[in-house]
Amino acid sequence: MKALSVTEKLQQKDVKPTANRILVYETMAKLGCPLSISDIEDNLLSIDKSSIFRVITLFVQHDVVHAIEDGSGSLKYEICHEDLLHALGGHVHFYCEKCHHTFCLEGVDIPLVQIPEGFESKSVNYMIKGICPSCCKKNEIGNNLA
Amino acid sequence: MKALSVTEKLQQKDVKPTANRILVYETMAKLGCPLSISDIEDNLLSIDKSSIFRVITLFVQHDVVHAIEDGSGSLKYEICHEDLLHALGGHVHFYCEKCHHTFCLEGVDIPLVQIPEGFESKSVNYMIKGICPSCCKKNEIGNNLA
DNA sequence: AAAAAGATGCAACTTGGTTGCAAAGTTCTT
DNA sequence: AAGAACTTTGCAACCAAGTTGCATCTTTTT
Repeated sequence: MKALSVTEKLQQKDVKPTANRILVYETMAKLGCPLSISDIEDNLLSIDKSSIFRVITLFVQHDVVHAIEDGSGSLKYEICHEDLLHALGGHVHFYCEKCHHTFCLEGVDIPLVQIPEGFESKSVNYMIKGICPSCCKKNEIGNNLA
Repeated sequence: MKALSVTEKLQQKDVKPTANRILVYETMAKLGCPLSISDIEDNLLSIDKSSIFRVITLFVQHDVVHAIEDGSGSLKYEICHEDLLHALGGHVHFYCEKCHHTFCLEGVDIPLVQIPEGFESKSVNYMIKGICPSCCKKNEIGNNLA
């Protein structure tokens, strides 16, 4: 299985690969972690906020990316890797309350639950909040110095 | 175990029971489901938005309520029922993408997962999105008529 | 090349959340 | 009971994220 170019990946999802779209995709791929519109904006000063918004909206509609909610106040987006065929679930996310960074716990699959009769499930979000390893470490050092 | 009055419940959490705070609490208790600041505002026209905000902020600090994120764009708050002693987890929530209502699946506990070394977990959110029973039903009727 | 369709940038706007400040209400002290 | 000190509240103003209308520019189609 050879790696597809960004252009091919977009075409595969019926998204016309314009310059902006390729840039947004590449930025998301490069940074690897879930990003908000503003995060993308900060990394792509050449593109207007509204254009990024429209690109992301299109990406969501065409399943190029999906949205996740950490509690940061802004929605985060992440490239879909369906090669992992996450039927419904996908993986667990972790939000660091200290550095406000969102991590994908790629290895940790969301355990599915039985929901009551009548509810129809479309997607699942599993979000753990706490302190990430590097902030834990900083904390210890801080405490030792104090 | 007798039921505590709202005043007693607040005092128990070290919150001075002012008129506004009692009203906010009662509104949340009455409606039962997770509510946003705006939802509360709509139900309590007598109280200013900023006051509701401050009441909720205080409630969160004193563990009277806790926040949950459905993907609706606004944070929702829910009265803590720790009699159920949800160690970390608590129950699963369901967000209806059609009526934009958030449900507590009280009976459905969040299954906990093993997270990687170094991460320190403080809280967990499990959010299912889809269509709720009453919107499912409306949909069927709609389709039959069409 | 002209017409049609699509993508982009700018500016303006909406909404949810948040803060400063003065007025109103409480509590404490004398 | 009167006044000082503190707390709570409402108003207005502000901020950030998200969103939309519109004119312009680009691409595609004919």
